[in-house]
Amino acid sequence: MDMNHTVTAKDVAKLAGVSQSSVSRVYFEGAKVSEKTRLKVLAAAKQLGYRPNEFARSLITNRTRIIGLVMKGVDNPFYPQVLTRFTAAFKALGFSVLFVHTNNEELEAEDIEILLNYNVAGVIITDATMSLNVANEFKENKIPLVFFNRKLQNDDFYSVSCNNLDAGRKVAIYLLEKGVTDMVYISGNEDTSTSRERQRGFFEVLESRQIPYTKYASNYTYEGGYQTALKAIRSGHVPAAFFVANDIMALGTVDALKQQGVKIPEETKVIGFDDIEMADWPSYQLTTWRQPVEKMIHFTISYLMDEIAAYTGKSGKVEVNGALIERLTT
Amino acid sequence: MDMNHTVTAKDVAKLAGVSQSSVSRVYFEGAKVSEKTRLKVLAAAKQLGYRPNEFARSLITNRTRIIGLVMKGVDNPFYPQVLTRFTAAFKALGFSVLFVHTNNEELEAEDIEILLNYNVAGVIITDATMSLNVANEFKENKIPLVFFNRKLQNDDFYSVSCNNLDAGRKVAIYLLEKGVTDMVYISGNEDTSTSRERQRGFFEVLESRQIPYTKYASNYTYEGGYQTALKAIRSGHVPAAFFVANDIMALGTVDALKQQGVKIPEETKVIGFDDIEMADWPSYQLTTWRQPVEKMIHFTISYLMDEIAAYTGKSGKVEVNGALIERLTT
DNA sequence: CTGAAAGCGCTTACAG
DNA sequence: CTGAAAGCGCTTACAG
Repeated sequence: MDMNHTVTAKDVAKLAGVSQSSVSRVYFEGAKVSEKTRLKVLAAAKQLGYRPNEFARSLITNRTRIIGLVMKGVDNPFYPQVLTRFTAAFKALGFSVLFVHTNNEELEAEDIEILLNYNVAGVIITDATMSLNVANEFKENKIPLVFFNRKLQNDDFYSVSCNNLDAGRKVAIYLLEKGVTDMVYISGNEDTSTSRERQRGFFEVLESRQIPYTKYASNYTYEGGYQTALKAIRSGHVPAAFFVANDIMALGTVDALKQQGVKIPEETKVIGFDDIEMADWPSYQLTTWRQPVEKMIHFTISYLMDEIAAYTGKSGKVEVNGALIERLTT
Repeated sequence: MDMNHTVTAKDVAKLAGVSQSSVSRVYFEGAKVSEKTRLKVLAAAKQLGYRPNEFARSLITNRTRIIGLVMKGVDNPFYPQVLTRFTAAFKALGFSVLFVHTNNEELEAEDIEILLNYNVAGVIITDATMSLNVANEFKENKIPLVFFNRKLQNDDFYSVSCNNLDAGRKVAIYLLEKGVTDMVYISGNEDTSTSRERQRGFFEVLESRQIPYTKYASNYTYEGGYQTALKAIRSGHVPAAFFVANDIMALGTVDALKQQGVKIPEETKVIGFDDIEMADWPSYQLTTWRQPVEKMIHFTISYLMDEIAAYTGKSGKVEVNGALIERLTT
């Protein structure tokens, strides 16, 4: 239609024969307009191809409909589904997602500056943490913040994760019931709460039953799991079971063991964590601990929506129970 | 610092003893200010925690620093890396990414409305297409648009993809040189240009050499590749080679064949497309065609940046050559 | 219910 | 180089 000039509420008002305020009221949720005015405005708007300017809107309301989603581990197949589910849920709620990628386990001021500049309505940090003074910036600006799949040491924020401690314990008990007599734990990055808590629950049970175990530190990647498994059996001794802190490492572990001719589950057992799609592939059929992703997402979004509606800044640690998924590696 | 009132340029100006215009000039790239003023402003800004409001900025400049990134197939491991690389590149250029997920191969008006509302600086559509009247909306608003890894029938837009036709031909020639005598092609979704062109190049060569082949239609998923491979060998006849339109399906194909006891590469060969990370995993060691992702991203970004700097609306079809990666399935 | 007007926080001619 | 002022496109008291 028009070539250069962007269509504004004023243009629509003129064509519809009403005031600019009335046009605004038609598009602003909650405002009151007569049906007659509404129809006139919508007709004119359609004819001109009008579209309310989000920037003008945000400038005056001091609110946005943007959620900042910060992700670290998009390489881990656990996260793409998290991303798409969040995006779909927010779209249904009328929010858009500003995607921020970071390589840092602890977010830097620079990583999240953009979120403050855009005055986002809320923020989700997945698979990463943040120094307190950075996190406090969000507090000062009354921007609600959720740590997803991470727990902060600090009690001042809100986090949603799987109950990793419980999971670690249950995995240990499950393996013990299978008659396993010694175990290896392959950890993820040790600065993550997920790896530490899974480990803590696991070791706690083993120690109470006086079962010998060895820990190998790795890094939540396939290659890490592969190399660490090789290292673990280099001495010639193959432990009765491997608990691997996430699935993608567990797949690496399985491949390394297969490559060394170790029979699974006869000679050793492997159990992962997450229940990514690949765990169910015929080549792997990996026993694992399923993260309750749907529920975790639900709690995250409902906290954010509440806080966006009426900011309280309340903190909390939500831990959702997962479940063991038994397949063919145990 | 301050509790409720957001800090504006006016506040900074007051504290620094300069005009609001001067504060603005310090933060607006290209504007001129004396070093003395700059230092006074920066000191005051730091003290108050000032941060320019992006919305006010965009409102007046009628430009944003947001790129809309629309993705369909985030389940396909090819795409997460695409997402993170785009995000990292845009961050370095001072742009943010508004992430839009869709399930539709052809985008609906609703899918991209948000991008128009936010008046994004540019748009990338990956793994999907768009009806012409929707695409034209971007044109009318002078928003540059790139189709990534898709080609439109229409010549009015800009697309960047792998040279799929050439790849299909080279794959056929490679397999023929291996002495293969009959082949199966497992296609991706047939409404995608990628699948159609890979197929076209492949069949073209086979037909010119009078090599028999069968085509099975599938859907670019692991499960699709798995089931289709089973179907293909149900008759009892195992073809000498499978060309599978993407890697994730090829992995499904490999697993199905293994499960049926078919030896790879002795009894049949499998070649995929993309070169996702998993293709290199020891369990698979999949021969595949590597997509030149870095280059494809480079062309996409450089087109967008040029068009953002000075809009021309020029169209084009960039096709970058990939390369065969030989592993153990052929 | 509706309109005229103020104002959100910036950028940008314009004058000095 | 700097400041006063207009204006980007909206929302929202306020009055009628």
